[in-house]
Formats: sequence, C-alpha cells, structure tokens
Amino acid sequence: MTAIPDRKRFEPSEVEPRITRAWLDAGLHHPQPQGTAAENYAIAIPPPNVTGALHMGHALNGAIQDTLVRWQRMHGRRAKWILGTDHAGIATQTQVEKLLKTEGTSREEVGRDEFTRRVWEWREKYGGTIVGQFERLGATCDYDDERFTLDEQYVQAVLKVFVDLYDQGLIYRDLYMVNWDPGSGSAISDLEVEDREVTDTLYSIAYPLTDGSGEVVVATVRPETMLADTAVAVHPEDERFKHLIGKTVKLPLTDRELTIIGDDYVKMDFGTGCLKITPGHDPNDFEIGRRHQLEELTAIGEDGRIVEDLGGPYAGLKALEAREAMVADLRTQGLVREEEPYTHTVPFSHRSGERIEPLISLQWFMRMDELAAPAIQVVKDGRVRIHPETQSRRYVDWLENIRPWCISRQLWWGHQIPVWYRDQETHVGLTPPEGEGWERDPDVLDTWFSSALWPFATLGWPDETPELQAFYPTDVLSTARDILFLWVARMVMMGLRFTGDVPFSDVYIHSVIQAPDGRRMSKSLGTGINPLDLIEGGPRPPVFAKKEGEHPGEFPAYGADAVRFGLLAMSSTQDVRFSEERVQQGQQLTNKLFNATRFVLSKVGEAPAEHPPAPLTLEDRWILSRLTAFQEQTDEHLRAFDFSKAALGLYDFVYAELCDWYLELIKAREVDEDLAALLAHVLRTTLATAHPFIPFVTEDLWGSVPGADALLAAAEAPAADLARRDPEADAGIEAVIAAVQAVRAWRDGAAVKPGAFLPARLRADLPAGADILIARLARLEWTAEGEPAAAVSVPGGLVEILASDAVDPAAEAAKRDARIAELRKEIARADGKLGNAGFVAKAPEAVVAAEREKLERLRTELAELEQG
RNA sequence: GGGCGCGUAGCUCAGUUGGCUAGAGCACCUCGUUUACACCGAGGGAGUCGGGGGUUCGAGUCCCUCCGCGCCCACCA
Repeated sequence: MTAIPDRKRFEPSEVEPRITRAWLDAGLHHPQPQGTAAENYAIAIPPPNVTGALHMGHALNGAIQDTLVRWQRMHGRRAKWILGTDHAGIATQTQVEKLLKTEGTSREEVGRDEFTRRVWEWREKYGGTIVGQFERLGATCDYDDERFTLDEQYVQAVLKVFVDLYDQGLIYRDLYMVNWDPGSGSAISDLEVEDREVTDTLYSIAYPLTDGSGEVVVATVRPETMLADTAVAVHPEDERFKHLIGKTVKLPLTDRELTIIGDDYVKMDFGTGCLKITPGHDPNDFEIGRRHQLEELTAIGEDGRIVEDLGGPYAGLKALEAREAMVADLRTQGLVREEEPYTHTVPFSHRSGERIEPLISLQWFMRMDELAAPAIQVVKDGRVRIHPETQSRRYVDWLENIRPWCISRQLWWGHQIPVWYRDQETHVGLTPPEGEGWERDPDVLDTWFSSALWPFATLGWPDETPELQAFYPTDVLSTARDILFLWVARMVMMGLRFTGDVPFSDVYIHSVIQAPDGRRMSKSLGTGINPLDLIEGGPRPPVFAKKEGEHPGEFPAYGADAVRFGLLAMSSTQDVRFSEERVQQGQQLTNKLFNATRFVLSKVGEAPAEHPPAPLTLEDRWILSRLTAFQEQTDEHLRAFDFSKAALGLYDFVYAELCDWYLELIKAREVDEDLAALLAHVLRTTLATAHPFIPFVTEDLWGSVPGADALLAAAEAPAADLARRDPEADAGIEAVIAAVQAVRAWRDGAAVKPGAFLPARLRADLPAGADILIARLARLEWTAEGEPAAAVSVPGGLVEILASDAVDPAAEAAKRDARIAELRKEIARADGKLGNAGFVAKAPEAVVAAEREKLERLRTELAELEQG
C-alpha cells in the first residue's frame, strides 16, 4: 500500500507511464492458451495499417475494446485481445513508392525483389508506431503475441485458403470488366470504389447510317471510348427507332460499321434515345455486349492511353487528350450535334483518388453466393448478433445481392497468388511446380482476402494450436460501419467455411466521430485530431476552437483516462460530433475520484479489509443500495454495448451519489471502525467498477486503498450484492435530498448567510434519522420555540423557518404567493385530468391513482401555505 | 431511384412497451476561502420537443404528410 501523493489534482502524465509499466510487467495482457473458447474471452483487433498513425477512430475503438476486455478479465475470464497489423497492400506500396521517388528512383527501376525488401525495411522502421500508441491509451492488447498479415505462418494460411477455394471451384480466372485504378495501376474491387459528383460535358454525336438514309445521334460524356464501340442500341419498343434495328451505321473517325441493336436497357426518355455500346469500357455496355455476343474491344490501355491498334492518329494520347482531339475532329466533320454541361456521379478509387477506368482484363475472381448463404443464416438465426440491430439488415441485403469478388491486384506488396503458368498449363498449389519454365502469377491478393482470415489465422490456423482452441471463436468484433462489407461479412464467410464456426458472436458497429462542424475528421481537411494531442497536450485545430473565430490555442494534457471516458461518453449508435467537453468531463471525473479517495483515506486509516458490517444508518444503507445499482447498471450497459450510458452512469454515481451526497452526509459523523470499513468497501467497489473505463487513475488510487492488494487490473471485480438493494433507504434519502434542495433554494432566494444555522421546525412525515441529515446539510437547527416566518415545502410536509434576523417577511410573502399561483395552476391541470371521464375509465389504475395522489399532495401543500 | 437514420435548452446529447410538472453535461447568471476537490460546492434562468394533420382519456414517444440534414446501396449514356 502506497501513500497517495499530497496534491489536489490527479496528474496523469506522472502516473500513466508508471502504471503502464506495471501492467506490462504483470503480463495480464497475455493470457495462457488454456481452457475453451466458451469459457475464455477474446477480441481480435481490427488490424491497423502498418502505414497508419493513431486517429480518433482507433482511439474510440481502442477505448471500447479495452473497456470490454478489462471488464471481462475482472470478471474472471481469461481475456485475450488479439493484436496485429495489416500489410495494407495499396497504402503501403504507395508510401514506399513515394519514398523511392524522393531518392530519384522508382519501383520499376529497382525491381520487385528489391522493392519488397524496401517495404519490409520501411515496415520495420515505422510499423511499430501505432502499436506504441495503443499502449499509450492504456490498451491491454496482447503485446507479447503480435501478428502481421505477412508473417510466414499467416502467409501459409492465406495460400491454403486460396488453393482450397480454387480446388472447390470458387476461385477462377476470367476475362471480365474490372474497376481499373490508374493511380495504383491495379484492378480494385467494387467496394473500394466511391462515387463522386462531377460535371462533364454531354456530347451528342451523329453516327451516319451506312445506307445514307440519315443518322442516329448518341449522347456520351466519354467520346474517347467510341473507338471501341461495337454497336448502337435503341429500345426495342421505341417507335422512333425500332425500324432501324438491324441496320448499320458508320462509326465516325474510323472505317468500322456498327449494327443497331434493340435492348430494353436503353431509356427512351433519356438523352437521345440512342446509346453507343462500348463493351470494353463501360460496365453496362459490357453486360449488353455479352447479351448480344458483341465484340469486346479495348481502346484505352492499362496505362490510361489510347492503344495502338484501334487508336489510329490518337494512339498514345491520354484519354482526356484524346477526347479533346476527337471532339475537335468530329466538330470539323460537323458531327457534333449538341454539347451541354452534365452533372453525374462517377466512380473514383477510394485509395488513389483517381477516376476509375472500367477495363476488361484477365483477373482472379471469387464466387461468393455459396459462401454468402451460410453467412446470412448465422445472422438471421442470431449466432452472430450485430449491434445496433439495424445494421444487420444492411449486412443481409448486401450478402443477398453479392457479386463475384475480384481478388487479384497488380501490386508487388502482398500475398503473391500461388499460381504458376507454363504455356497452356496452369499450376495452383502451396509449392511451386516441378520442372523448368514455370512462371508465377505476378499479382497479389486483395488485402481484404487476408484480412478475412484474421480471427483464426492470427491464432495459428490451419494448425490446431492451443491458441485456436482457447480463443476461437472470439467474442466481440468492434469496428466502424464502413467495413461491414469489406471485412466483417467476409470474415463471417471465411470463418464458417474454414473453421466451421462463426468468427465472433457479437459485432459492435461504433460511431464515426466527426469534426464539430459535421465534416469527416481528416488530416487533409484539417478536421482531424491526433488523439495523442488530447492525451499529452498539443495544438488545437481551428475547427475545434472553443469559440468561433477565436485563436484555438492548445489542448491541455487531458490524460488517457479523460480521452477514453470522453470518447465513450460521446459515442452513440449513430455518428456523432466530437465534443471536447466530454473529454473535459472525463478529466474532472478522474480528479473527483482522486480527491474523493484522498478524503476517504484521511478518514479510514488502516480500515479492516472485511466486508462491510450491517449498515447502521439510513445513508449507509442508501449508499450500499446505490452502489449495487451502479454495478448492475454498468454491467447491463456493457452487455448492451451502450458505452455512453455506462460512462455517464459512472460519472453520475461518483459525482452525485457518492460525492455530493454520501460523503457530505457522513462528514460530520465520527468515523468508527464500522464506518471506516464501509467507506473502504464503497471506495474499492467504485474503483473496481470504474476501472475498465478509466484504468489509470483507478489503478493508481487502488494502490493506496486498505484491503486492496496487487493490481486492480488483475483483480476480481466484486460482484453486485443484490441483498443490498434497499428501496426503503432509496426513498428515504431521496426525500432527504429533496428537502435539503428545497431549503437551500429557499435560503438562496432569501439571501440568507450561507454559513448561518437557522432555527426551524420540521412538520413533515419522514423516515427516522432524516431530520438530522436535513439539518446538517441544509444548515438548520431544529427547535420547538419560535414563530414561523417562512414555510418550505418538502416531501411529506413542510419545514417552518422560524423568525430570525435572517428572514425578511415581505420577501417571504411574495415567494409564498408565487408558489401558491404555481400550485393552483398545477392543481387545475390535475383536476381537469381526473375530471375527464375518459381518463379515469380508460387509463391504467396505477396511473390514475398516481394522479390522485399527486393532486392530494398539491392540495395539502396549498392548504398549508394559505393557512400560514 | 431505393434503404436506413436524425431534427428535443445557446452547444453536444438522453428520453425504455404512449402515462408523475420533458432531463443531463457543458456554456450562462447569482452566491460561497463550510480543511477531499475553485479542474470545487450551492442555487437559478432557459425548450411552440422541425412544420402541419391524425389515432388516443392522454403523443417528444404511434400513423400520415411536408421541410431540413446525414449515411448506405443502385448500371440511366
């Protein structure tokens, strides 16, 4: 037991490093792989990118997961928070490419092997940053067992999954339209594409009929793709054009002829009603092309330039340059009928930010329908529960409409696809084929392919390891909404397929924390905060200025507890705006606990560590009752993933019930052994219950509390003692509080000296012992002598303030009249309600009775006042 | 175009299956050097619950409609 430092404030910066050390030394973050997954508790961290630095989302999610893990650990479960990082293909490769550029070289120049070596080197250097930042938050991840999605063992798991799925016919290679990202020089999946609104020019271009009988006019925003047109389509029912079906047109700028086809995809009322069909460069046209067995031509290559064989004079131009040149030529030929600005949504790469170029290319795909069905089932039958519930609908909808997943990426950083080619032969396997002349597929797998195996590949799968035995399936997966499909759904599918079990039983989708103005937190917008700046102090970005226009100043060093508390308190089932006040509230809470502990310790000395004795007084019974309720509610809120309520409930208990009332109520009491033991018990239980939320301050204080040995983080949380629930004491102290508040309000209004004890008479029906407490906190002195000068309504009656210098009769009369008016109004309301035959007849009896009781109470109070 | 969600005090948000005089934190005002805490305590003002309509004895809560905002999904050139 160590003495609490003699200061008036909790100083996180002094405490946190020491406590972190103690936790790490104790090794509580690293449970032995024993027992079964059912009796143990596990959370797999959403692996941050190795390139990443901690942002608000990590901090919030870190606070959530650590709260859960600590809570379960303190309830006796072997708890493992699986830690690791993701190799993050595109993001990491881009970083290192940038680095190479500063060195005046490039990926292509150094070659694949050297490039990969450089990425590893880079990873060794910067990859640890984010893990250290989690430690700073107080996160008790399993630092002794850190994984990386490119660890040798993990690679083996990924390759095995690929080979198995290939053998089972779910993975195949196909020539198909993909989202080509010119930024990364790779295909990307549908989920990595985001739509942005763009204003383009919509060109109407005339295609002359070959029989010279006229022309059809098509509308397009991408004239440069016309070199790959293979048809013109009209709606088969379109009276204007249906007679043209089967005829041909001459494709301008070329010598080719296109057939006019009918397809009901074409909207008659949009554009010109004629649609140029370019299967090689538009996903819809691709579908139409396959329906009509059209040729699939490529006009724009993977480098974003017009290709040689179709390009003619435009070959080698970038797509946009080609557009200008072609439109100019079309104008010269008089074929541009109309040009108008046109705003529409266009796909962009989520990663590189460049406009997607739909291209046909040879890629690896995974068929998803067969995997999706069981993943839908487990959510429908509750084996996987998604919180909040509304998200499960999104999950199911997406899976029910799932499409093949393009899993190959034209990158060098990642899991290289285990496929080798030699002439017409293909070898798919965990090891290279025998013989000469084989060449391995240069592509790597989509990063999410390996992420999908995270909950079991981190535990050693496919080997039947003790870790897998002890911690799979995991319990909770906590993440942001945007990767429900990218990651969560795929983990469920892969988990079911390869382990035969769900990867986790609960998915918690947390809020996204936005800037105070409602924008996304983002570094480039200047709307982001580095959580470490909140913890340790740092610049406050302008959008976070306390008052608009004022200099934003600096964040004070709030400390990790305050930040954790603040983030949990502001979180919700939907997106929320960042609120520095909540963090401040957390800081105040840590300080309050610190001082409350100092106070209690000054009272209890070496209190016995035993259970509290039978409580002696009304307030003792009350605080034990409230403490029990607090424990129960905290558990309940955590079980429901309601972190905000849990955090705010903690604040309320500590501030209101414990400090404002209980500690004030006992201040004047002599602290005997019983009271000391009780105080120590209440303090220990409070610290233990609060610990998962604000681990540093509670751990620090725990070291000074009698009867609390070793580390709080490793201690067993005291179970809520239901026998201590005491409705009678609850009601009793509630009445005391109401009475004290009423008298205080009266005193304040009457400008009575705050320190003065006023003579008064209690004419109210209150539980035994209440009178002493009221007198103590409201500064009254009960006496039989004296004339009443003022009356204060309290539960069960009133307090008569007796005449003294402190009371001004005129002011009293005015206040009494005001209260009488208020009462009359409320009585009229209640009277009207009870006079309503419908109400009395149809409302539940209890409601009617309560209303009657209330009316009675008000009438009594009115009578008392009018009489006085 | 579909789907989900939101609009409650100056700000950020709670308000369980409709039912005590609609709440909290912060901000604001007043008072207080009561030895745990001024990063504190006590007290106070402040809301046509986005608008309109409906169901009901009773609506912040349920239904319809309109307005404003956010997110997700979707192939209109």
